[in-house]
Amino acid sequence: MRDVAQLANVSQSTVSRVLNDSDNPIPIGEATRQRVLSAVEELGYHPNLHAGSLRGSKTYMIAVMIADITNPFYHPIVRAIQDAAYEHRSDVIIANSDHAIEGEKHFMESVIRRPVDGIVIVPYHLTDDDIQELIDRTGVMVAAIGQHVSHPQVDVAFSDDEKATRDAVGWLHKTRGHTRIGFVGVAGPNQASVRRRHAYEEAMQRAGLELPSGFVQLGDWSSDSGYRAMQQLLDLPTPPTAVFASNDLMAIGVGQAVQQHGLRVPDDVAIVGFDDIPAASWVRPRLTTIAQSPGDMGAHLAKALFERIEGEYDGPSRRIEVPLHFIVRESA
Amino acid sequence: MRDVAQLANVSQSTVSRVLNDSDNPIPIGEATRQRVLSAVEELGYHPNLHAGSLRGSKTYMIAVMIADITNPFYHPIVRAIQDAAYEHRSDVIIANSDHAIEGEKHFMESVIRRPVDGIVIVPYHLTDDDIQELIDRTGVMVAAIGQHVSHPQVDVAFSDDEKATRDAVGWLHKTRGHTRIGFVGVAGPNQASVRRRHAYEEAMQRAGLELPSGFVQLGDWSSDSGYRAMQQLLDLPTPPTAVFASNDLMAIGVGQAVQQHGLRVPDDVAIVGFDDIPAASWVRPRLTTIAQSPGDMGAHLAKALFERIEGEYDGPSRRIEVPLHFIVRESA
DNA sequence: CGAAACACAGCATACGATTGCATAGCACTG
DNA sequence: CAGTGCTATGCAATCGTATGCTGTGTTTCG
Repeated sequence: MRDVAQLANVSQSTVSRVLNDSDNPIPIGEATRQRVLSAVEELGYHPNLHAGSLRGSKTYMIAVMIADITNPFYHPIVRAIQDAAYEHRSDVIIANSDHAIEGEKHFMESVIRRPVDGIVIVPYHLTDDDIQELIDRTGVMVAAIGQHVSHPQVDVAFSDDEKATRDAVGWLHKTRGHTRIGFVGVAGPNQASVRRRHAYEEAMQRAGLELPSGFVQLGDWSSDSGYRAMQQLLDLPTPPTAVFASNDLMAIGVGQAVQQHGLRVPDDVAIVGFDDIPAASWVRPRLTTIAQSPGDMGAHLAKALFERIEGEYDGPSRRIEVPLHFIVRESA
Repeated sequence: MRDVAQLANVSQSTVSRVLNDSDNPIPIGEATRQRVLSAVEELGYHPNLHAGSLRGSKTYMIAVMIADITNPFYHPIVRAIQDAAYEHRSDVIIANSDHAIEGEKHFMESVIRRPVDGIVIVPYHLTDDDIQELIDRTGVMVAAIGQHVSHPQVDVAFSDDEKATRDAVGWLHKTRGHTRIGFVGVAGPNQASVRRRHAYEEAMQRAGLELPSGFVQLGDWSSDSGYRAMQQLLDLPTPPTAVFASNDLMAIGVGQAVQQHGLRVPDDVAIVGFDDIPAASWVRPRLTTIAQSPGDMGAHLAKALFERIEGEYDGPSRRIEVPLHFIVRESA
């Protein structure tokens, strides 16, 4: 910038003012502006964003915390955020928590060390208090995915996965006539898995169905873990005739295990998943599942986040409910 | 940091020196060190990385440019890089180029504006000259995936996809007896797709097979485009009995189209893909494909990159060939 | 015993930008 | 012609950290 100033025969502050002309209380002569601009052009000057960040303006960076970039459910979310960030000339840092509290804490520390304009998180363990601490220490804007987040300054996108789970389990019973319905969920105290498990148990109870021991198996959201969970279920003296899996990845693993055992889907075992990732309609039989709209969530959240960052909105938390759709295909 | 200094009754520079004790030419008294450390603890101080970056030390950020985070092929790469970055206490910026030259250029500008320690790129259009310019202007360390990159200071991971393609097409002919073999590739002048197409044509020629017009269809790496490409092929007066697709996503689309037409894989149409993404063994029939090891590529490249960043290696380009494996499943 | 060597710690500056304040030129007014 | 109000520009401080250099007090050694 100094070089540009010298070449254009002006002071460095003038160059700065020409470059961010948008919100400038001080006018600049047209001739000077042109001189500066062509000097910038000639030198191929690009401002150093780190310096600007230091000085206190925006950082033009947002950070995203998801569980695992390998899980297809997050791709539309991430992509939507990246696209919005691109519009706002910002870069996106992506971190994986691996569903672990250590991972989520580590992300928090990253954000403290490296200030960013905003973050989008998909927390499984972080509490409102943690978020509060983060905001206090950094002033960062926060948007989150997950029903359980209810911080007054955090915009949230969520869906009613409990109801959807209950409905799906109920549908397996009422419409498809299943009475022995198993559940493949996820271990640990994280919110989403606990919620879906409760919903399953509630639905079973409402339907007046028994819940034999061993009908609830826990994995870790991966297809492999779904495969193993289904093996457990099939080893039972009287295995279930239908299985609800907490996400599509595990549902796919369930399907693999069923076919591996020489059984047929949905005749011997019906399967319902959750998410509707692309692979849900690639597998055969295609997966009956509860479709989320992660792309919409990401887009809404990114929009809300940037509104706060740009100072266009400063009010209380906005909660955006994204509807869920039950999609009946061939697996149940 | 000033606060810490005040609390510990030392100067700010002393605090700085205590914090990066590793490479310090100046010794610090043990008592002072402890005092500083406990002050840091008490105040919960975390250094501001932007300031450090400005001052000229490392930025602790690396940037990754891939085509599309939505494409499963990149996930193991990204994940491996993220894991390595985590080890080195660095954050990872991820940008999508969408296979477009504008996207790749835009990424270059991002890196100029926001200095990072290193970048990993999967370029389809960027030339060695572009990379040279980037290095000249920023001094950033570069690692790349792709056979066609041959810059003297850039570590490269690549595989011999031409040979693998030729072998696979040859195998369809010799071992499976196909004579009408179609090809689903990708439009545009980007390196990978051109290479695979040439390899296909060469293999057909070597095998003495005809190459009827229309046997080469072009998509955009997505499964939808593979679906459409296959529709074109099936509309031909005498459609191919086997199809080689440039990646698994398109191969899956091809399979969908075949089944949609009431035909059977592999009896009516055999399919070979490229990549071996997880979904390749989820679809039925499971995909015969050429397995890349993107996780290995990412890990190798990240290791090489951080060696350069940490100054442990300063020599010429290292070219790491990652072997390809032909995996025969049921689709061909 | 005097001087050199050493172990510590602080001062001041630089990194590359933004921005409040001062100032110079100039036209206009009374 | 002095005073006033603009417009257009420069000066200098600042953000948080790293580091070369300087300045002490204490050893070590010839």
